[in-house]
Amino acid sequence: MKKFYITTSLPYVNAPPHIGFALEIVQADILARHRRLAGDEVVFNTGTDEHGLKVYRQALAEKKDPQAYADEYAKKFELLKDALNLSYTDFIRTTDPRHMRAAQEFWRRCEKSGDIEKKAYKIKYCVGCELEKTDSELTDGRCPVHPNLALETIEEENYFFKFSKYQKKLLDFYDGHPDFVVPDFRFNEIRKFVAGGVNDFSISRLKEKMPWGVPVPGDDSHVMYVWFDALVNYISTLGWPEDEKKFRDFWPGVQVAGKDNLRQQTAMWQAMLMSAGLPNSRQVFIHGFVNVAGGKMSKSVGNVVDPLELVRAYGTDAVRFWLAREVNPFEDSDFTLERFKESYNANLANGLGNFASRVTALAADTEFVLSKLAVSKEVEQAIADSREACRRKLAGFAFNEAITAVLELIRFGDAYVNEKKPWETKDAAVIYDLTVILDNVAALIAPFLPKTAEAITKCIRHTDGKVSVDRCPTLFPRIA
RNA sequence: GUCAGGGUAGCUCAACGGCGGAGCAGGGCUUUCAUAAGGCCAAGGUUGUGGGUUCGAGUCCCACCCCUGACACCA
Repeated sequence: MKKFYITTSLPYVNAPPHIGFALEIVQADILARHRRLAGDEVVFNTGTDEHGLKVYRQALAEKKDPQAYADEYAKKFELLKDALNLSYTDFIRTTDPRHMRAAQEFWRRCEKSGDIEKKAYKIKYCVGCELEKTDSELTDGRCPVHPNLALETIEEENYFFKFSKYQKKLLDFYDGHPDFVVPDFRFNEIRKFVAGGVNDFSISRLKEKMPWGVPVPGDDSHVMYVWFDALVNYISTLGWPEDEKKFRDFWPGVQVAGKDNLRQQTAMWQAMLMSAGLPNSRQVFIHGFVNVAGGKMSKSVGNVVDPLELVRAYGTDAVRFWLAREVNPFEDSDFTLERFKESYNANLANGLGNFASRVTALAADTEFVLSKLAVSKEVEQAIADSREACRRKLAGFAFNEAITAVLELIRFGDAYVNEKKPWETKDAAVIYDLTVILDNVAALIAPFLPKTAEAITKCIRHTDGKVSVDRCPTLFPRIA
């Protein structure tokens, strides 16, 4: 049995899950289910990233213990499991003791490789906000909130990771693995970034200022900068370093991450793995963002789409369908309720749901004796084409096109019914053809819409050499 | 500002330099097995703008306009 490991990135617990993370985890779930159905043994990991300044600050602001605060948010992410019918096998929290031990061991290995050193770290500090500012937070070198106050520069000692040492090795690695990052344009982006020169990055924070992190081994005055610890989750979840067998069986794996994570996943983490003497990730798939009516989702605008709310209104598979079929896997996409409904009615109600309904109604009175029936060549070909297209598209993370291949089979089936008029002819061979098409549609759609596939499959009963069919209930009622 | 990618039907997207396509939405016809569903047909375009190369340009070149992303510590 082949082993397959796939993981999402870990969402940071300073906000409830939004549709963007739902996208990522559903994409990963589709691939996990696809591989499982193909017979692989699958580890599918997700979890929560719980350390760092933002969690610490927000916990303080809400007068909560950081761990209690993280617990509360981790629970919200776990709610997604039922809502979206996710099949992950592992849920790692970066505050799990085993993860923290792994992060520390990882640190020691990088240290042993001579890749961790203490250096002066310059911080820009806005006296007005009384906060550290990163360059990307500044406009024209000034705090946007207090543009007439000069920023202060504070120096402190931090541990740094010798990223620069890995520039050449990363470029060589990229050259040797042309499919390492999907899509291509993201791969080019990171290649160019690394080729342009990489600087060592800070991987610790002074504990007295920010205690909410994994303690740095051998130095009580520092905790790890959240990135360093969080990235290790991809292997700590596999039991590294203790569970060598599971680690060897499943690592390296496929990582799914958003475009904001490109550098961390495809360059920094890879350099860290090299430093620790571990194999690089197998592949990183970078998805785009879900925008709302062309604009970014933001709490202040109040346009955040809550995946749980959508599920309540339209059902799990309707939401999974939208994420897989209407979102461009590689680019940003817009969410609008209007398009969501249009797609639902066109593809799920009129398409898949109606097809299941008409085929099972036609087949319900017939008992098929398999020895007397053969699927027509034409139908066989249509099924084979659809299956092959679906498999190929999924291998390239083109979830939307994979579903299109299934929809084409449904379209073929609908035309086949109209053409053959089995309600007139009562031709058992034709009705059997249709049953087989429906059965295959269910199998192909299963990674995307597991509940729906199950509901269809349940209607088609196989008993020693015979097939009989029950009428399928309405799968997707039309919505106004 | 620099670099990269893009601008094609109302919407989402296809089109090795060779007659601009598909799905959805909207329109017409039609069927009754099916969820007011299905099928068929037609319509829908100055391919961002202006030049150039070419027998021929959505595609190549130049200029301009617009959009998106990256430009490091955003966890």
